[in-house]
Amino acid sequence: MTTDLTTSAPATGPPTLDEVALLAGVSRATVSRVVNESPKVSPEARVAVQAAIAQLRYVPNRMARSLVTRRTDTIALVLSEPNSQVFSDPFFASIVHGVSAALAETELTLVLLTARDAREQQKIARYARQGHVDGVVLMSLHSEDLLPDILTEAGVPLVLCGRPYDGRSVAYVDADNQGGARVATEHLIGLGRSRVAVLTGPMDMIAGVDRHAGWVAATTDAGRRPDPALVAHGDFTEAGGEAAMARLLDQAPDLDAVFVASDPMAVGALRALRAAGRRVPEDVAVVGFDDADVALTSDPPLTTVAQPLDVMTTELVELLGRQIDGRAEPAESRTCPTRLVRRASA
Amino acid sequence: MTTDLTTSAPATGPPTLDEVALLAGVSRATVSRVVNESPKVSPEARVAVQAAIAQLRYVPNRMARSLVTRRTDTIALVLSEPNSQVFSDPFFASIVHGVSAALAETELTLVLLTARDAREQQKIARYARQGHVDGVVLMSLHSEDLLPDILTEAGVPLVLCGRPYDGRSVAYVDADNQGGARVATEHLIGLGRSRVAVLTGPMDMIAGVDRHAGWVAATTDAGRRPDPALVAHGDFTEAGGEAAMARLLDQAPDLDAVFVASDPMAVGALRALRAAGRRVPEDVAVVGFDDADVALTSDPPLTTVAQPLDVMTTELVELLGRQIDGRAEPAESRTCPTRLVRRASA
DNA sequence: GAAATTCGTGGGAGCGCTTCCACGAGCCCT
DNA sequence: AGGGCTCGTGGAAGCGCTCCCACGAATTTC
Repeated sequence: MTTDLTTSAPATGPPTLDEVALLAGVSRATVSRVVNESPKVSPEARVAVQAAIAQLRYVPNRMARSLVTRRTDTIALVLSEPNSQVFSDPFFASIVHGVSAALAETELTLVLLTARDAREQQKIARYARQGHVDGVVLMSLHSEDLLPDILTEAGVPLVLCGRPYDGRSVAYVDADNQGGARVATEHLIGLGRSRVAVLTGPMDMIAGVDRHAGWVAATTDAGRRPDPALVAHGDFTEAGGEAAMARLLDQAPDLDAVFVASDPMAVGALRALRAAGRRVPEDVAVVGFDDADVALTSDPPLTTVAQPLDVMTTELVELLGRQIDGRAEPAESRTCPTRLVRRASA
Repeated sequence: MTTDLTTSAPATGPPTLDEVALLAGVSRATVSRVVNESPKVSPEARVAVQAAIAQLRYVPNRMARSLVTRRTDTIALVLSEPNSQVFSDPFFASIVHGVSAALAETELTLVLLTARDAREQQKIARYARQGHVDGVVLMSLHSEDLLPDILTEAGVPLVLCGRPYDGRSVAYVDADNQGGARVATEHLIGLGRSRVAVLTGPMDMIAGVDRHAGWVAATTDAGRRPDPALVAHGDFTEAGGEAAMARLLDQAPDLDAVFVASDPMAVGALRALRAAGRRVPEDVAVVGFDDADVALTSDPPLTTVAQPLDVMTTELVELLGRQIDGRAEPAESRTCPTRLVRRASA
């Protein structure tokens, strides 16, 4: 009795391929060809099918399609980070923006997933393993994140946004954090500053480690000793930057320059500096990192290290696409050059 | 030749139900029952199946399941907003946090989707119509957003976060914006301030309109005329708030209080006030809206109108769940009461 | 002790789609 | 003119899963 449904469907639920085929007077296969833009369809058939599709307001059922094609045309951008205020980080917003822009030209859809704890990480891992997405871009991982391992082991195409903490073999795209930090520090030294401090990010994030390492390298190269009193750790937030700057001022009252590992932190540092009565850049020169919007609107505007976000996000989806299509070298990665943007703060 | 794959599967690709059934020595149906926690399975069978699942590291294919159940156990949180820096708005971050927390207890997964322009809105509409999600929570809609209509018309369960601009009949959850603004303004008037200004949000957003309306109501009720010089429009951002406050100071130099329609804007306003040499709260009393984190860390800490975000997000998923299960009254909605939080700024 | 239940189980029919394959019609080449 | 072609097409076999239905065995009931 369910059989004649195909011949006299009273439009129960959304229309199906068969109903379109019936209306257009062709076979299911032909409709499928039209939908998938196969060239092997006669113009007449195509027109008839398109008309039927329009009339029925037909939308293909992606689940059914995925079941056979093994593709979902969806990729996930996973933010694995316990601290939920990371959303407010302009760097994160820029990445989301860039990735979705890079995807705009394609048929791919971007879904954002957040994992604040191990439980949510598992949930996301399950989601990915169950075949909801073709691939994953993973952001902001701290040292012990489970996701890279789970996903890799499950065979889910994966590209990290940021170099993995341990040298595990996973594809990634990153800015040249160490190089950028080095150039920033060298710039400060070149300005004639003698006590160049650093305000780092969290040291369980590779970006924090690398930017710190760049400062150490530049300092050492200049024949100076990396004085621990010139180092303070922040958490990439504005409030954290303000607090860390205050500490730094305490540890090393004689500092005359500071490289800050992110622009939000630099804005906080600017505030702490002002509160302490130091003028920027006269008394203390400041260089930030990220070239976020705030770097332009801060007072004074920040000299900062710009990451080529558009290049990075393009590479990100490019690399992931290659993995999905199965034509990627193992753990192919990219490190993108940074650029010093000079403004008023240094 | 593909037929005996079922009997001698060499584990091509991820394991399937059949392979588990084979290994456990039961039928496909029984495995399905175990996976779906049906009670009608003997303990022995259950144990055998569970062992097989573990051994094969079996994960059910969600696409196949969805195809028959018509459920995806996924709901989308759609941010329809051209301005990409909305991400930085703490209110948005809080909603995301709240919704995913409300979902944590369930088997539902939350995906975030962003639509910056009409094209992306279409893409999202297609995504939803194609059956990728069971329902949609839609955020931050400006006056002419296509999504509510498309989604409603496509029969996708939908709840708006924020009252729709025109009185269209769609389910929504919103804070009592007008009531909150009224209380804030009354508080300012009650403090003995005679020139109470308002710094609104964008007037093409209902939250902007409602909060402005609350100020007008309180002002009128106090027997005062809502002076246009006491009104300035911001865009819910800190920078916008700073600029708007400066304008306000220009239009009405004699103001002695201001109700600001969002905390980020209030922080900007605080800065403009300081730049203009006005003391807060002595010269100008300030009340914000949202009770965001910044309200606590600002100088001085902000008196602000708190929205019951946890209640709102719980209602949001509750209402959506009801729609998905088909047991919701048409366009069932909620308006949640706000609360004035007194701090130092007013 | 026979009939009526319950219970766990397996068979099988689909969900809506893609895609391989075969088939007939029209075409060109020598 | 006949054996190749290509080309558009429809038939049919699944993709991995759920769930209805029927079946036999174990249990209950009068």
